Amino acid sequence: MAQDQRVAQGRPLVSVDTVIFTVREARLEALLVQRGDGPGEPFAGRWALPGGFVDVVRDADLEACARRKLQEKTGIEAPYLEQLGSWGSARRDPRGWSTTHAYFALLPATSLDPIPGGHVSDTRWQAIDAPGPAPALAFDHADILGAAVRRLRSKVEYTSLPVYLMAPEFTLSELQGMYEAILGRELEKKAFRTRLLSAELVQPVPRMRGGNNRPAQLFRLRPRRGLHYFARPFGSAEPP
Amino acid sequence: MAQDQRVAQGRPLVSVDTVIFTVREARLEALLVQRGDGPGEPFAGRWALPGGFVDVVRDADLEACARRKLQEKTGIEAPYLEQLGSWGSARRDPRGWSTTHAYFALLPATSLDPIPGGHVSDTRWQAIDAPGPAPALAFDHADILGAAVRRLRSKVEYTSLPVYLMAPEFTLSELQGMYEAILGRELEKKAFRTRLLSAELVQPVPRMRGGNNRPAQLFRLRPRRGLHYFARPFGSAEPP
DNA sequence: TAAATAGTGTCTATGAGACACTATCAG
DNA sequence: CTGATAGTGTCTCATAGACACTATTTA
Repeated sequence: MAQDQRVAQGRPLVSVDTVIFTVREARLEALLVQRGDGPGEPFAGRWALPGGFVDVVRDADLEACARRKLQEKTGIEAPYLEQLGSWGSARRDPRGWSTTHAYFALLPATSLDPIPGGHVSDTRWQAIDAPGPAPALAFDHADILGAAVRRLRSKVEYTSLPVYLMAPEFTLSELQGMYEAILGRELEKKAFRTRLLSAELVQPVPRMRGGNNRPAQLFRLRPRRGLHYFARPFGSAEPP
Repeated sequence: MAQDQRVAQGRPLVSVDTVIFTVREARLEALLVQRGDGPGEPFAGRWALPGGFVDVVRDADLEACARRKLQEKTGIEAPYLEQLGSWGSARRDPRGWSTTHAYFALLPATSLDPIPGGHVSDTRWQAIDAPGPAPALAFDHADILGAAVRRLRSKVEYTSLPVYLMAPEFTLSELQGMYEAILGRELEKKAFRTRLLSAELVQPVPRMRGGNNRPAQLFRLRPRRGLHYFARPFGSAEPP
């Protein structure tokens, strides 16, 4: 009967994919993995977002599944993980009607291991907005990555998201640089500092960052502060 | 049923649920349906969000599935439909590991049929923030409904979303009343009008709304205007 | 006339943007 | 000293909020 059809044979495939962002050397990058070429594996050799099928035995829920895959790929806990959305259609996977639950995570570059990327590996950090052709991604992962970049940039316009990409201690100039790297444009120094400080998101630590110039005050995140929403977006830019 | 589970190769169940909002008599309401009591049907008799399993034959993609269910329940096209998020865990459905893709839709009350609700029916409009006990919803639908209400209120703070709840022609006072009904607080008239008019979202039509007082200018949505994002949120309220 | 709602004038407070200015280090 | 980056003072502009005021209808 129709019920059996739905419950037994007609179930779509269910996977979770995560867009993992970091910023290295002022470039926004996302982690990609290269697909293997096992039997029946579509898009063999193509680059894709890290992810895979939900394991109904190991995964208690979708977010646990995302965290498990994140742990497997990077070996660390993400300081920021949010659900991005879900994609599902009859045609996105040649194996059949398929759904994926997409998450996006932010990792400070300083927390990364002997960074995968340069040498022989099945993972790489792909620069967003890199000049030259971007690799053709498997499935609809280019759509998902695009949506993640739009969501990230949109939220960076009016939230404190970039603090999750910073090392534990940082200067305000470094934080401003993080915003600028993600947004791809410069921000005005005074306005930036006034906003950040009045948000009471960060607190000074009794240390300075030295260099060949005036030392800068180091800050850290205030404990138990969640994501902060500024009353107005930065500069002049269109929301999503 | 245990047999079915094995045939399903460990794939989770996949459904789509939609939170359908309208505002009637200055009250924000969501459509609920009462679950039947067929064999193996969990939560028989409980109220739930309209939705159901993805039909891998009929539904091209998730949004098409949401639109199909919306059509079945209300008989009309929603002027606004957006994805809310997805929920999935081993325990949300007694039949097994289950996922749902939640959408939220806005319908003008004026577009509704001989409204389901008062008489004997398996559907009803449930007022949000109604005094007295809210009905216990099936599955995790109370969570989903709560998330939808938060998302709606959050976006209403800084977007033109409520225009999708208006009849084709409306006055600015009526639109302000729509904002106030959703947000549950009053807005300042002058600021509201200045914002709306400078957004160039609406345009006057050569008609007035009469009454026992000064007639009000009627407006309609300007064609091809999408959702508008205001630079600042209304009044004093915390974003999500 | 009064009651009611539509719509405006105008002042104040806030905070972003611009940008020049000062401060503090290495060499 | 210079060069470089950190950090501030201060002016202008846009717009939200407050709120009193005027405008136009019916009864």
